[in-house]
Amino acid sequence: MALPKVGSIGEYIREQRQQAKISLRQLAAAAGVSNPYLSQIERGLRKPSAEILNQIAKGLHISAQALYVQAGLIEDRETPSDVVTAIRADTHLTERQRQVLIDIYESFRKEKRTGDEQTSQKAHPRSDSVTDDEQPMPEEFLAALEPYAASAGNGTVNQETKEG
Amino acid sequence: MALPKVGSIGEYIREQRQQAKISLRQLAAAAGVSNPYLSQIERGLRKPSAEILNQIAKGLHISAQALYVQAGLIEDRETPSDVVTAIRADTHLTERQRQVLIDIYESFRKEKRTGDEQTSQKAHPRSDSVTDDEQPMPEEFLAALEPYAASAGNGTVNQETKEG
DNA sequence: CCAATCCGTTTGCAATTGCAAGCAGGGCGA
DNA sequence: TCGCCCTGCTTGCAATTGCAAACGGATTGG
Repeated sequence: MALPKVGSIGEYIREQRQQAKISLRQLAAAAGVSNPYLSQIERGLRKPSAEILNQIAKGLHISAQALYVQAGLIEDRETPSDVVTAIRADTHLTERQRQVLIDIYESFRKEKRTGDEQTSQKAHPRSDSVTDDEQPMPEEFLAALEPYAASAGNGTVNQETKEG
Repeated sequence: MALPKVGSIGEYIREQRQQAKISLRQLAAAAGVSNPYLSQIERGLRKPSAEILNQIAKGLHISAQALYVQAGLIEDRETPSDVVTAIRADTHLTERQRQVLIDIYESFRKEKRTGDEQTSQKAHPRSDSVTDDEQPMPEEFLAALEPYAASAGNGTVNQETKEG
């Protein structure tokens, strides 16, 4: 099913190329692909592989992501700044870990809405009169966590955000 | 040319699949590709197109970007997906919730490192000796979680957080 | 003991990618 | 008029993708 969808990516490439005011052959050379092939790509007759797309992106000096989104290879909502997306995109986590994190996150989100949809409410369950309706986050929660977190309830959030 | 890392994309897919505890055929079906082809991809005998990669990402419930980065098709600088940053930026969470999420996340990261050396850059021969039971993770963990998570540890993680 | 099923892999084959070579035509100088 | 260099496009052809079918090996069970 090589379909019209592919056409849009070609149009996009052609637009970008013309906007950069370079010829088809120039871009082909810069991207390291043959000119006829690039011609066919731009007209939607061929469906370039990811590698070719990457090279073209480099030749155009644009983000590869922009091309992938245009090609429909990345959901545009995969753009970062979303917790769930960030978790999904983290290559260091296992599937299970991802699932747990997402579940916890979503439960947090739901938690605020349970009861009433009081907006602009600080939504701090941490009053002292809560008994069973709102769990006070968690001694037991963190207790169960401790075997996993070196410094779970420990104020310090750990500063090791990067590693070599 | 360029990146010899392309071979690692197969390893990465296989790792993710095994961590998700699904068979090759299951993933193949979920991703909509044939099982033999997936087998060859995982062993680095074939270089899948972007479209196939995208489908596999969906089948694995991971971000397509994560795969592209692994495949060397996107510079990792292009993916600012930082879980901690995303959590901190989420205005819907309480301070406490943020703290818990971050702690859990970092405990996961630490956990991973305690036995395995970060990204599988090296060819790890028969690392099966580690017996993927890895960590106790589950029951007590999720049990403590249940008051908060509506559907945290329901045996099936069949959560349809589909984003398409 | 053999059938049923699962697992991952190997084997041919149709369809596609991607390229080298050649084609049509526009502008410019001699 | 020709030649020259540029533009993009069409045409075969080798190499590759991606799949259906079949294969060897563990389990399981009737």
